[in-house]
Amino acid sequence: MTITEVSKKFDLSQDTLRYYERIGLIPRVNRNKSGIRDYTEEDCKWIEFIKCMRNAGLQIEALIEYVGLFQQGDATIEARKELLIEQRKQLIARMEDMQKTLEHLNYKIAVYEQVVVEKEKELKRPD
Amino acid sequence: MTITEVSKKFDLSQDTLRYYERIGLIPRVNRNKSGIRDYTEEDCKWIEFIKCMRNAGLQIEALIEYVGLFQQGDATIEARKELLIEQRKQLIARMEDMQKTLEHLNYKIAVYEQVVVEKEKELKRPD
DNA sequence: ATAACACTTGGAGTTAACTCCAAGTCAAGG
DNA sequence: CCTTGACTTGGAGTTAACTCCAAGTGTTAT
Repeated sequence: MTITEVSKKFDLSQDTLRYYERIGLIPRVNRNKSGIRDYTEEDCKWIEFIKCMRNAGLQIEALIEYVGLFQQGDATIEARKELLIEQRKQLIARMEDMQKTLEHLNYKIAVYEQVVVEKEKELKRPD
Repeated sequence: MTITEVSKKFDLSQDTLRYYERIGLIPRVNRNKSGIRDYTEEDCKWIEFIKCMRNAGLQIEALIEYVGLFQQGDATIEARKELLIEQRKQLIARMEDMQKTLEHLNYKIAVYEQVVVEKEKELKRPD
């Protein structure tokens, strides 16, 4: 797969794909005889994984570390597991914050609804 | 309340508090006779609200708009409600993304658990 | 009354995560 | 053979959201 295809497939700019590779967020992609990136299925899996994690707000730093550990082989399995558990913990904390905010927003919106209703009543009242 | 007290109360740096005021993310805080900020209860409510919204990832831009509408009075009630509804929509979308990522993480961690267990079994096996 | 300290302002600097750019290479079509 | 267009690289520029800084002023303790 070319970078153009992958870019469309995952809705990530070509620049972002090259950037991710440059900083080690995805393993190095193979080039064909003329030096052009040729993404494998495996590469796509990585991109999908990284995109999913980034969408949820995981820091690039942590993901780079994960990819690095992965490339060092089986000896790092425990470390990778721990890393994911830590990221999950942080993710859950953020989700809880967001849940609180959502409730706050719901409340505020309900209050505004009420105010709007009151105003409408007032408009209909004969003076 | 002084900026030091407010800073401690909400765990926001003094710089951040001044920055928020400068860009209109909170209404202007009154100064005492010697020009020093004196935060009211109302100011604190704003800071709490803004902090909650920022924690959940709402953009400063949107919150500035909200504060601006608020300061224009009752005529903007409908607009404020719409703004909050839009922000809530975006918040829910982000939470859904995060939920997906959480499930993905749970799955991956479970796989690693399994691998670790297998490895341990192997170690205990007599060669 | 003077040193120490908290505060003020406007503006510059920082960080994460892209995003853009210039200069160069290469394969394919006319 | 020459142009076109997609690709390459390393490096510079951008954006959001702070964070820091310098120069100045007012209050407090000795």
